[in-house]
Amino acid sequence: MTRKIPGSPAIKSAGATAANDFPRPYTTVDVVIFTVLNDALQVLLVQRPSDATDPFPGHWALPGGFVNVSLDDSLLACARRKLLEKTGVASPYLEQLGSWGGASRDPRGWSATHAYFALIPAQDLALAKGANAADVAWFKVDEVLRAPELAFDHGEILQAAVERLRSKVEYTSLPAFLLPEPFTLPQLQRTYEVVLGRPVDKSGFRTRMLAADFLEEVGHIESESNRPPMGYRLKDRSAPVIFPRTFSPRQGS
Amino acid sequence: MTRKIPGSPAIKSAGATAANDFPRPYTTVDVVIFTVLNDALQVLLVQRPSDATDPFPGHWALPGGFVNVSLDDSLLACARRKLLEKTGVASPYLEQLGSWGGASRDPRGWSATHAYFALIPAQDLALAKGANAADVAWFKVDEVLRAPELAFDHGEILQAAVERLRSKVEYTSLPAFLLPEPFTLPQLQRTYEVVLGRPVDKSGFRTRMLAADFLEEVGHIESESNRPPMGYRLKDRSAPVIFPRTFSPRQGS
DNA sequence: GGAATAGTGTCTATCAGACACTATCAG
DNA sequence: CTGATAGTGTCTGATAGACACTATTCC
Repeated sequence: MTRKIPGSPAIKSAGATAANDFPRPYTTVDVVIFTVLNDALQVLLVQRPSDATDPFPGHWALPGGFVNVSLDDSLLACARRKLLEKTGVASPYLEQLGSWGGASRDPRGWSATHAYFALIPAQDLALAKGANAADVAWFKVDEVLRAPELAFDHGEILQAAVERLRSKVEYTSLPAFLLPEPFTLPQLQRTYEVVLGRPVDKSGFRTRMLAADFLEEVGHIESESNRPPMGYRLKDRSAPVIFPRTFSPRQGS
Repeated sequence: MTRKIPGSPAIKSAGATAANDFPRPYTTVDVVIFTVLNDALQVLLVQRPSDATDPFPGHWALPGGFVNVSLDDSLLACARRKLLEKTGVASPYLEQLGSWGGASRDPRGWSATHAYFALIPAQDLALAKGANAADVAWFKVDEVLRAPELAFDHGEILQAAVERLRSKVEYTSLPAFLLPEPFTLPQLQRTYEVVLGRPVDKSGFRTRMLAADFLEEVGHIESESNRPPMGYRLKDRSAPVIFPRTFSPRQGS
């Protein structure tokens, strides 16, 4: 016995003996890809095809799509694949964000998406963008959040990702994953300031970064017309460092 | 064209025009339910049926199961339903933990589970346990983690839940959700100590709790043979409070 | 008064923020 | 020498931990 859900493929419905014989929701993965570009936190979006057979034609959306059971061995592998397809970046910082599922978020039917967020240096994209192409672009996060025209519930997912990122930046070395190596401490500080949206004291910043012992000197970088800064790279690109305290400025009188 | 996956219902396979015409993974929800009982952090487990048609017969597992598209409006609603069915608790502290999905975690096929974790006062269970009954029991977390015989990847999920709980307890009021109201500050302190697995200074603890301003006095509780402690309840049961600092003892010399 | 638990006061090492200072380059 | 950016030193107020102290009950 097979039931036809409008606009979706046939699924064998419940009613048989096996307890697992339920109609199955769609399973998708979406990736929120951040970078810092032009002194702003930006997110990568893809434009959905204009033909009206798909939901949200022409809308911008987070890169993502259905889990492919034969290609993807796990959710993480699926996220990596989506990211590689859209950006050409193979091993960025990638972290699970959460999942959003329900009856009404996709007009095609009950669906659940597994959201990830990734941090990449803006420079890394350029190479692959030519290869993959077209309807992919960076958008300033602040502007997208102000006018949330995104497909599905991707506005909500983006908002959650930004909140998570901002809060983790208060006490982790995450912004280092937004920069190409080697980078300098002033560049890293600027990245913190852009993500946090507020200035950070230089002296405290440097003490903190160096005390955390996650940076490796790689010699001075030449600059024009001033003191050449020290270049650094991460000792361990596999995970961020967690600081014992927060960045927040002193409160109260 | 319909393909039969062994031991699973028929699914229309890919190959048609629609981009969403993929074989669909199973979608499940699991809930890690914690309480503090007998001075120990405990987790609620259910025993899987012994007949061998199901995977992991007789094994203990986290309460959970398939999303029911017609009953559950969202993932969170599904988690609430599972929790209500097993414990009778309607509005506990409930937080999304993460998702685990892949080809090999369930022998029946590609599946993805959405894991939640819940905190309930042990007392609240008793009522419903009689009603629902049977193969449900509290286990000490430490013992389960030492000998992880759980079904599926539930050992891994439990471990992640414990880590998340322990780390959040360092800087939030979460343990208050493990106690029945009204509770006293010494009780709350004991709960912190049980979850963290180390003693906590009384004076600092009290200062911290009261400064966070999330407790409401409800009058003294009678006790036997000593000074009656003040009873408290939460001002807001909908969310925990986040402390500005961590509990960690001073490090270094 | 004694035992037991509840609750408070105080002292101090630590440290993050603030900001003034020095260093090194180009022209 | 000037301008610009990189990098360091120093002072101070807030505070978390340690621990000794007082308070309230029952016997």
